[in-house]
Amino acid sequence: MSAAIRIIASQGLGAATAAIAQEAGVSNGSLFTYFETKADLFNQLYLELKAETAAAALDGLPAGSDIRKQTFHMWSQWLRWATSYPEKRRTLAHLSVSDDITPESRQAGHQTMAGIAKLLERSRENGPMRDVPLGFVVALMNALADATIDFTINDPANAHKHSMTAFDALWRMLA
Amino acid sequence: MSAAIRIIASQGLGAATAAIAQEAGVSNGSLFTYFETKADLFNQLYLELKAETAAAALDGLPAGSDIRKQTFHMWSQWLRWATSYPEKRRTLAHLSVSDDITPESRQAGHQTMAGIAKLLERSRENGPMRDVPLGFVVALMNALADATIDFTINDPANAHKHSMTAFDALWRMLA
Amino acid sequence: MSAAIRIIASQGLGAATAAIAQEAGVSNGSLFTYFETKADLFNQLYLELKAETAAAALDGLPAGSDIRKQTFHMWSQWLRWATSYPEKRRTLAHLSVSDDITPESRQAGHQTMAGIAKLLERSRENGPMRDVPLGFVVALMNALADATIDFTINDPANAHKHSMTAFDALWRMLA
Amino acid sequence: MSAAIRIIASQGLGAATAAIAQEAGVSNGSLFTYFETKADLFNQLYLELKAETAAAALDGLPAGSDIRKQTFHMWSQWLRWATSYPEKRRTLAHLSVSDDITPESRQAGHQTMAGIAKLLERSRENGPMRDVPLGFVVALMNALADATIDFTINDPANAHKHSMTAFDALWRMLA
DNA sequence: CATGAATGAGGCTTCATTCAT
DNA sequence: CATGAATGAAGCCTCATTCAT
Repeated sequence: MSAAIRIIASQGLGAATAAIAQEAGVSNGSLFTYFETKADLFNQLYLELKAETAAAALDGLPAGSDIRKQTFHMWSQWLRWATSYPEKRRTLAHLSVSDDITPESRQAGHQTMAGIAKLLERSRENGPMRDVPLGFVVALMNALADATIDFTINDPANAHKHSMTAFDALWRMLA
Repeated sequence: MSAAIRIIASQGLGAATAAIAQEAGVSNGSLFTYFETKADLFNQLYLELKAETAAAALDGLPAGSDIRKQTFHMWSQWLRWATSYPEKRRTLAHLSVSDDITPESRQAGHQTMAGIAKLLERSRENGPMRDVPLGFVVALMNALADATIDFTINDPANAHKHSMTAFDALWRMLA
Repeated sequence: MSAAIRIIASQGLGAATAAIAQEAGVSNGSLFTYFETKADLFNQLYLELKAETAAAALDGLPAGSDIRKQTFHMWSQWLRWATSYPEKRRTLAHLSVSDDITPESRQAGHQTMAGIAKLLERSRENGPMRDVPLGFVVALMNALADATIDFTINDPANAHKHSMTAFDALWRMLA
Repeated sequence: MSAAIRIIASQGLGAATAAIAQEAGVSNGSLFTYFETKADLFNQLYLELKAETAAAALDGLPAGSDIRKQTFHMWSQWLRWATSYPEKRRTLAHLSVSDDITPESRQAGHQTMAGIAKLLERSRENGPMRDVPLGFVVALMNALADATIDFTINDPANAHKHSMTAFDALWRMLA
């Protein structure tokens, strides 16, 4: 899996399965002992990375703090994770737009973000987006996070500043 | 070109050049009379669609109105275009993440959005994002627009409502 | 024709007919007004170059001189021509090994060298090769000439010396 | 490899890789398991045939005999090999003029003939070509051998006679 | 007679997947 | 369970040749 992350990050989804196997130090045939199909590998990888993203974002959540602090913590963790593991983030970005990811996987991927969604639910509950479908709110936050990460990757020196800027913007949207 | 849009929208960038040629009603070889390379076709298509998006967004801009109205007009037009031509939008989305699009094309694509950027510039000039790099602001708006379009495509009945919801959110971010 | 020489010399027989047409300053289609086929062009070119080689070799032949002087003159002229027009010589070399050259063309090409063969006939008439089939003698001389030209092209500074060396060797063979 | 020899001998270097694979009884894809590229196959084949030629020419060299006898042995063996394996000879002839053969391969091919060059070195050491660059002498001998082989292939009944004739000529050149 | 767009067969190469060892 | 050679379908692109203008 980690071999796949490295290869996909650098070569994209068109990377040969043989290249992934080689990076993993196994024979090309062995890869298919663990994954029925290249698409199967993609789906498993997608779920793993989704889960890791979510776990990272929620890691060490200050349960006692107010909702803004909690959400900001989540936001910061997320961005830190994405910029700390650019290959994972890049690979996940590739996978997210692939036709090989099944609707089931996407569905499961969204489940993974339930914890994050819950934070948003509380964040917006008294704000102007209180009546907007939660899925839409999540999608908008996701989009802001992705854009911020992309921008930060090209200007890592100001990672913290960009993170704050975008979070403030998010909060104005929500609350 | 329009054949390519249809095919790429339905089959993705992995579509065979032969399929595009067939859809266009010409022989596979003929395609290479017009485009040196599959990647060349992608780049030209990317620029065309980028330009069309921008043109649609700025079409009929009410020059005399206040900045919020102008920006809202732009936003509405953009979303209308994207939902009216889902294939173009889908194809542009595919192209935007392709490794075949050269940095030059991306650069040119950004130029295309100069008019939109100018509106944002004025929108945020007295707001909380007044000191944020304009490129970042553009990226955030772009992300919101894309997410809104995606959401709308799955729920077209509420297109207008989603558009307003997202615009209000954008405006809270900016002004 | 001269365009074909330049193109074939630099790109080999695999050169596209379109490239030849372009070099000649005509449209690709026009080429086929003059030559039925690419192979037809090759055959005509082959004959032209063969004829030019022979003509060059026999140009200014000192009819009154003894046979050694005449043969040496022919030899020198041949080598001078080949090194003066390396593209023609290179193209002829390519054509000579092509499967597109018909047996008829080869036959005709040999006819072209009748004058040279006649010189050889007289050169060897009292020598050790007096009973060898003339075709064989011609082939051997041809081989020596080609090898000398190749060697000279890589060391043009000593063109004259190599020419003399090889002619002396030829003469020892023949007379 | 032997399949390639047969196919190239009959169809030239333009032969499809698929044809070679079929002749070898493997799938077209398999060919590329063994050779990265068609050009790679050509280069390996070139080296193999060059080596085989040289080995055949020097096989059973009568080390104790005088230099003329040794050289004649080499010459005879060479011609015997070439006329015994006309396909190999034809293929090598094709390859020798191909642009796909790298300078490295040509260099290596020349190395292969070091043993033959050594014989020539000794053959000419007291003769009229004693001061000629050895590379030139080798080239001339090569040319004579090739021409003799070509002539012999069209008149195999007199193979021995042609071989003797040409060797005598060679010897007059050298010694 | 010139033009150059159109044709479509054919070539080289890649790669996911299989399977005998 | 690991291996890695074998498979063959599929894709991109080239190019000699044709033909309507």
